[in-house]
Amino acid sequence: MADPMYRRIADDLSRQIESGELSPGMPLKSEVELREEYGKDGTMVSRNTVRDAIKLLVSRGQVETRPGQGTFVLRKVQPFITRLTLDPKPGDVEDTVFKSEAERQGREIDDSRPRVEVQLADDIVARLELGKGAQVISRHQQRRIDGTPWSLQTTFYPMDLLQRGPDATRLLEATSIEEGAIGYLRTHLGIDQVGWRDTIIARLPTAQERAFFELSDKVQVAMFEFRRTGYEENGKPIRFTVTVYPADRNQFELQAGRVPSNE
Amino acid sequence: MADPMYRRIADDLSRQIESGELSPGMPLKSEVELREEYGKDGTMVSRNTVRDAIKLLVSRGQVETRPGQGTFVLRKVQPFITRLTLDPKPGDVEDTVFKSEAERQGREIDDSRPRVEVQLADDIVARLELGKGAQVISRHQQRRIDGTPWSLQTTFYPMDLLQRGPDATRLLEATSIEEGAIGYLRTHLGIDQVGWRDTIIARLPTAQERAFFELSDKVQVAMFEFRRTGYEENGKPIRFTVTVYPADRNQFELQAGRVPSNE
DNA sequence: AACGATTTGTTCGTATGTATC
DNA sequence: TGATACATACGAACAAATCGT
Repeated sequence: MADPMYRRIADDLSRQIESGELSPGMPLKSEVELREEYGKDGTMVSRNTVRDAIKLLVSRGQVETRPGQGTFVLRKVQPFITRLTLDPKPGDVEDTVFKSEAERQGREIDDSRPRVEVQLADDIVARLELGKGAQVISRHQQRRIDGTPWSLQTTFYPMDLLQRGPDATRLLEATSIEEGAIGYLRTHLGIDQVGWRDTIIARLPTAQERAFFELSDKVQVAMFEFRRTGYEENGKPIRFTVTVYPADRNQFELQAGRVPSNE
Repeated sequence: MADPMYRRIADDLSRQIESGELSPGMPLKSEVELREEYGKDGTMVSRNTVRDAIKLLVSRGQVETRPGQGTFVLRKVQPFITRLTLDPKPGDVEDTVFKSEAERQGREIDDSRPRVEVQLADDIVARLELGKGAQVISRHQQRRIDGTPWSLQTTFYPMDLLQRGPDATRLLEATSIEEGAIGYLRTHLGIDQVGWRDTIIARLPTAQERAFFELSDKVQVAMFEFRRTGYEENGKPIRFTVTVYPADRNQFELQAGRVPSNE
């Protein structure tokens, strides 16, 4: 009797889900039925106790509650696998690699028109090794694959990139750069991204991310956050990109050394 | 008035924590005080509403409640950064790389004695491209860094590796292989891991993982899961490793191309 | 050691709103 | 439209942990 009632109920339901006794998409018993099931000798457990148990399952991401319908066991979706490439060849830039990878998997990518802003953000400025108070250009884009919201990306450029050439102001325009940002920097501004460093983080989504990715308020899904700093030849950072992917529909792949091809 | 009361309270407290107005270790106001603070015109918010707000903060890992004492702001832990190496050189094997990296950061690594089992697991067998019903050797290890539980790792080997040489049975012994598993395979069995493929997943922890990583039931933390298949020269998989890291204390770093050194 | 005050934990109840069928 | 089920908000009682007197 160590565990409180609501946790015992949660654990029991949890076990049924893990064992497959309750399969994805199936509704749990209604609150009233659960109150009866876990009450002893014909008595009923309190409604709130049952609800506390269900809250626990929801917070574990095992079930989803739908108002007016019931509580349902969640299913796992088929994840999109992004292959992290390791050698940035000049003709094989990030965006292109990503797109061809998606096409290889027969999926359709749809990028939103970027939202462009000029910002004063000291944490970003530090990443780009600029002076305190410096301004940065931010380009924010949403990506959908087969209509499903897939990733949110914000790229920051130092403001002084605009001095590098007459075409640089295009960075300020809210139009997609079709050829890919890295290719654009190289062909129009003569800026070559010769390498990058990623920091990979996993965390829970923010409220805004929940909204875009159509995650219910209550469902707990992990998020990948990639923070990529791109460097040019002289070792100076030229862009800082933060990309967020919901982990329920995204996985990443990494190869090293000699590995047989995938299929 | 879009957001419900309990979330407005949670967001307000959350903001105070993020801004540093409430610093780590400090107690929040007591439930009674919060009921007064967020009630209008001398009225009090319901105790349960305040408690719902605090529950939200607890689930985000921002605060911790201690019975009889109060609710306290948690501090963020300094994450351990693992650099994902991309070129497996013969003398520079995985384990060694990892350990020197830890030492570079001035941390102390403590690996448990491995738990070794012989298993019949079809999903693993498929990864190792063995026939259905084949047996695999599993070696399970726990890793702590500076006393804090840091990762759980299980490595699977095909059972027929035991035929490769007289020393192979050491894989069945519950002793750490000090030189690192990959080095052991090479020097004692002549098996060279020439490459690997990782699949990187983010998800929520299981009950067992919560227990080992000392995560409270109420805190929501994401987990990294790395699934690494190692291949030998002829392209056959020789090991399959699953490693789980809690994302609140682990990050990963990845470099490509020419990048300035870290500091 | 004993007690009371304070604080959080758990369980019960009620009421009202909203979404779905 | 009514019935059902979940979401939010409130109130109350008792338990358990902690701390100071």
